[in-house]
Amino acid sequence: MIPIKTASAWRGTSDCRNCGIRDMVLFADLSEQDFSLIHAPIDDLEFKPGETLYEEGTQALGIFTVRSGMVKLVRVANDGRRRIVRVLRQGDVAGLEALATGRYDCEAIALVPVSVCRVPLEVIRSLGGNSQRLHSNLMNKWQRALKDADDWIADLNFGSASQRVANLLIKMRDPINPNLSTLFSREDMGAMLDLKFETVSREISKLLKEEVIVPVDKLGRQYQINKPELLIKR
Amino acid sequence: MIPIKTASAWRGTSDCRNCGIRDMVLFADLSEQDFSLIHAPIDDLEFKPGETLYEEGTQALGIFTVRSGMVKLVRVANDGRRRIVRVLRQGDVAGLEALATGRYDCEAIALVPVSVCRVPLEVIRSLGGNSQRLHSNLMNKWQRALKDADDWIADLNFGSASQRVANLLIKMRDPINPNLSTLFSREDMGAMLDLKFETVSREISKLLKEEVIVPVDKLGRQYQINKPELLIKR
DNA sequence: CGAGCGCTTGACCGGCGTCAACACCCGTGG
DNA sequence: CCACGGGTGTTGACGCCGGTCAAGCGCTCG
Repeated sequence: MIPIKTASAWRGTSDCRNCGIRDMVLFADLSEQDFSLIHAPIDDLEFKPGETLYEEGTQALGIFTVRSGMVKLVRVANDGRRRIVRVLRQGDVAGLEALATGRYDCEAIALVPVSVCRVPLEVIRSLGGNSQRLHSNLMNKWQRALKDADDWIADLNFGSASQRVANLLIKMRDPINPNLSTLFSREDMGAMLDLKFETVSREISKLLKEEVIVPVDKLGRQYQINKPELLIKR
Repeated sequence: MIPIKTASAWRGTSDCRNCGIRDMVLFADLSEQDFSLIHAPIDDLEFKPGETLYEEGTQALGIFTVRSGMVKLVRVANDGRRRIVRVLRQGDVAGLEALATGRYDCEAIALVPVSVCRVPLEVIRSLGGNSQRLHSNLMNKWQRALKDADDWIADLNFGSASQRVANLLIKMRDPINPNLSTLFSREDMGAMLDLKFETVSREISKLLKEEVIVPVDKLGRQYQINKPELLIKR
């Protein structure tokens, strides 16, 4: 197991009452009375691209809320193939399954610089049975995770290579500026779409040639969507 | 909307205390006190193959526990393609998402004769905040649903046609007699594996020719697995 | 400036999709 | 009882999409 340098990643203990994205996290609309039941520290952590938040099958320390950045969830199939089953963004929760089993069902790796807060399992467990609000927030997070998983199958793993790449571009649009879309290494995109990285590269090139998208950086990670109607049509 | 003939499907009101599969359902290990909080009727329902349990986006009446049979969850993508995102079997729960949103995220259709019980949302909602046991049973059901969804991506939507068909055969093994496996129409299998039905048919034929599997019925729906090691190897 | 990595592009080939013909099962009606 | 027809499954021929292998480009960093 790769040791996670907690010391370097740790940024302090969260003050959840004053969280910048509190309206989208688990602790949205908790009362002062609810907060008084929290007896374990909630840590702020940062991870660099490629660093592992947690590994499949390991004992869980807590569940993670993504404050900024993106995290890939990687599943290793029985025959050793690695597959990216989902990408988490701001407000998404990683490791919910640990609430039920105490272990993580897949591996979580930062795709870009990531900042998260980690809530210990005991906190959720003791609050979950007592706070009606947290209970229903949890239901919402589960529902969103499951819907994302199903969306992923329905949208990104169906149809031709050009359809898949187009749908990934649509899925990865910036929520604030929807004609910006952030992509990943061609290798990662291949693991998301079940395509070889050369095929992904070819499809991107095709879209560039047709000026459907325009590169923003020189790394091939961010694109402006010029003709969204041509993306949906494929 | 296709009207569901509730009259013909309804088999009575459940007596959950004496449920035959109670050890695997939501109400496992509830106390008498918990049961006393249930004030709405829990219905037993049956569906014939092809009948719809509920449709995507409709107002939810309750969540369904599969008592016997199999149910496919179908997702319609934005461009109209239909994709089977999962298959539910005994003990699985359908429509959990309604707890969070009040609506169903996908369509549920019986693949074979199905018997389910339907628990009204109010029952879960009022119990969920009060019964520690139901709360944790719910977490388990969510976790299982999400894991199944991720498994589906990782196992059935990755690799060559023969790998996909082999993995479906493995996934659909009978829990009691693991060298029996139940399949579906070639069309449905195609929608599960993202293959055309002719390709599915060819792969099945190949396995029959190599005597890896042996047909049990004449309809091509049930097979005996003769050489499981050759399924895993592909 | 060179090493190294990731991305692009080309050439080639095999697997899967497409189209079509045919076999099989089962209902209905003569 | 068989004839017929529709639905589903199988099989073949062929072409194209995407995988494979390889060469070359461009960026970054030592």
